[in-house]
Amino acid sequence: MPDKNEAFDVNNIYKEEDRLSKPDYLDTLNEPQRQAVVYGNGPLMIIAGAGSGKTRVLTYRIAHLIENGVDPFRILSLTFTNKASGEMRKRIEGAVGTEARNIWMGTFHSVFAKILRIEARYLGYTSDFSIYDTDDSKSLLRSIIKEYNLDDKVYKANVVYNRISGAKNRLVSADDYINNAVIQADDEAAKMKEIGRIYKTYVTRCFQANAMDFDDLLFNTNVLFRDFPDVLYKYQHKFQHVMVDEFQDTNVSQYLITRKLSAVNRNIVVVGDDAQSIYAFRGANIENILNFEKDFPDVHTIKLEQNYRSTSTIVNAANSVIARNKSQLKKETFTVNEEGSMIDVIKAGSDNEEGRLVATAIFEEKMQKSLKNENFAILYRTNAQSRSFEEALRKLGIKYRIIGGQSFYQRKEIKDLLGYLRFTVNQRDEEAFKRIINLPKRGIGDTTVARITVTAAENNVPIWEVVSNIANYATGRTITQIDQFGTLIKSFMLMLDAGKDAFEVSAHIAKTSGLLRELYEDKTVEGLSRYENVQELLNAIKEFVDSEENEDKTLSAFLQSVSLLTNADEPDENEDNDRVTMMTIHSAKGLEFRNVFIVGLEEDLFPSQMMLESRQDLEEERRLFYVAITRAEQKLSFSYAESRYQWGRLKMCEPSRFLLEVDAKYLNISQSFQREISREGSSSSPMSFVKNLSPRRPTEPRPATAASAHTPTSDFVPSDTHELAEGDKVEHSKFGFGTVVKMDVNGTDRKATVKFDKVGDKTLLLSFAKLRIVK
DNA sequence: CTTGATTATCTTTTT
DNA sequence: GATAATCAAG
Repeated sequence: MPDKNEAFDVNNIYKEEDRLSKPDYLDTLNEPQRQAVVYGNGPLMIIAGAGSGKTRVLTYRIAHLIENGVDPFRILSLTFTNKASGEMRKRIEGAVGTEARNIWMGTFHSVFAKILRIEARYLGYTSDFSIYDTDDSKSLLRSIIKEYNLDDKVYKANVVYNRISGAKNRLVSADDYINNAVIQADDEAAKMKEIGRIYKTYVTRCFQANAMDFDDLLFNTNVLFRDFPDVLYKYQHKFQHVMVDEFQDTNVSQYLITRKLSAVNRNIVVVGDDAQSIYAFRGANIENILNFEKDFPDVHTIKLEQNYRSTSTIVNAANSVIARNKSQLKKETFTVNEEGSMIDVIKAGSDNEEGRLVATAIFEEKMQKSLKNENFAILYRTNAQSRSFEEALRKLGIKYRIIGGQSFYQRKEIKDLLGYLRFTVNQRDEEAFKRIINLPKRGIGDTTVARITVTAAENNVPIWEVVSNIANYATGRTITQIDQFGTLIKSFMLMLDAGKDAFEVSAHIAKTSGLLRELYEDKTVEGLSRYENVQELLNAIKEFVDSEENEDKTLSAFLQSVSLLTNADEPDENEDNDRVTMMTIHSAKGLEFRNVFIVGLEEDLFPSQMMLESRQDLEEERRLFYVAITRAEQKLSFSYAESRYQWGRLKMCEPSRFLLEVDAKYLNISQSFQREISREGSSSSPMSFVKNLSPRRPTEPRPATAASAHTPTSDFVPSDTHELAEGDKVEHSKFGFGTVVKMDVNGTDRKATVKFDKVGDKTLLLSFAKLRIVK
């Protein structure tokens, strides 16, 4: 063992011989933290308040285990996001060296996908199984609903998907679902008694397609461990230590897996904070914490209550909010950090102004305190809110990054290429097939596709069987088209058989399929960026193949890894990381920033109207607010807009009730402002709406456009984007959203889609889009 | 049958 | 505002 006093060389931090010579990290911990790190065998529950050094404790604990001779291969560490697991792996690697790579660490979904891939044959799957994302699942459900001739106005794919997903997360199989009187009564009441039948068919179709959806990854792991004790035995003994981060967000399905896995060694550590439980909508169950105490009566509990992250203003403000929740475990979070500055409240007239004000605030704060872009984060409730901030930041030349939302891997062109890759690996993948069969256009339409899928289902053969022997099933022109497609795929499959790696195959497919060429020939701005995106995907595949961490370089391995990367892990843009981060509060969990802006604090937006309607759970929304507040280290700002465009309409907004729930003594606002944002003071009459939009509003001077100068203002109040020229006349045929109107522009007839809204007796013209000449 | 154009629909959060 | 579903024309 190396001498403890040996000089610590930061440059050699990864060298194994240094790992025990570092300053004794146990000294840097407070007492409960230290206990959590060194606690020996047996079940342990750590209740960790926000900013209490939870990640540090987990990291050190794993490092501690390894230093005490536990084989990294025998540690299982489960997190919720790829980001969190990547971060933790990096930090452990910093402490114990490259051994850290051998730890079984990742999200529930990725770890169990890996196990399912190894054990696929037990369940009748092949290890090349596809993973259906939400779009695939919904599309399949739509097909089934159509095939059953059910009314798709009643059976909405979204609703059906959520019902099925909820069932799977409670480990209710299709048969259980159909035989459960309570569920059936529920469905009957909702006039959707066929959901059980749809569920059953859906499961069958997924199985036939050799595909699992997100929930199946957990559901099938449970089935695997239930029905094949040998397999369970293997993993129970393999994993000596099991750790679960964000335990408050696990659902029953996830909890049962971890409980089973740790039943033999009983070394299970769960870390969580009930105040930060924000995934109940996905089946997360706070009761798991109570169940845990029941299932492991000898559990030792440690509370981490000191916040090291934030100023006392921020910690106290957060506490003043969460204290309003009735259901919570007893826990006192406190800090000895300095008081820090008060919380700013920014009031804006519109969502665009909100963007400008926040961007300006960032700009000024950056200058005054000489901060970096990366010190700032903008957090919002819904992804759609990012737009106004993007525009404003761009105008000020501040670089930003958006996490989540329309992720890279959700883009059409990316999913198209992935569709080809998926189908090449797994010819039973029905959704991939539907996506690529007529792409690029080969003259194969919906009718032909439907015929093929129906034929396949009727004869109970895989789709590929029909495609590759199309002559037996069809006649005429379509034969040649389908045949060509089949030959193309076969040539791709041959490359796989020849042992080519993921990159070689993908690059070949991108070229040969004609996808790249089609995008290349598209010279529009969007076309260019699509082309670049595909190139970027190919780069990502190249990186995957070149990375030393990946032993399996097959296309199939790449697809497995990529289908579980959703929101965070875009392929590395340039290494320029000094960017303002924008994301939803959900994706911000576990992160921290010096300055945080919580934006869109308006009633019905945050707290979300939907949440209040569907689940009547204000407390979960409040916990979300708590999570958002506690992301901030030094400085926190709130903002809200008095009006906001929402799917084409302008909506009047009231300040969120959450604003008022923050103890006023932490807010940097005058009393009159405080009165103004309180419910009683705000007016929701239509007239205040008009006032907000009028150019006379002093707070938001609108840039004068040609349109605003020349549109008949008595009837129309223009929005900021217009493409009308001098002398334009506008005539509306009827009111309402997305109406088509005729216009006379300089003597030419034009057609345009415009948006109207009626407020009181006034008709407001909200925006013009797609202005073009008609004949 | 396929294609392009128009219209309807949906917007909470994530793996 | 974006995308899926539907419609009308080739």
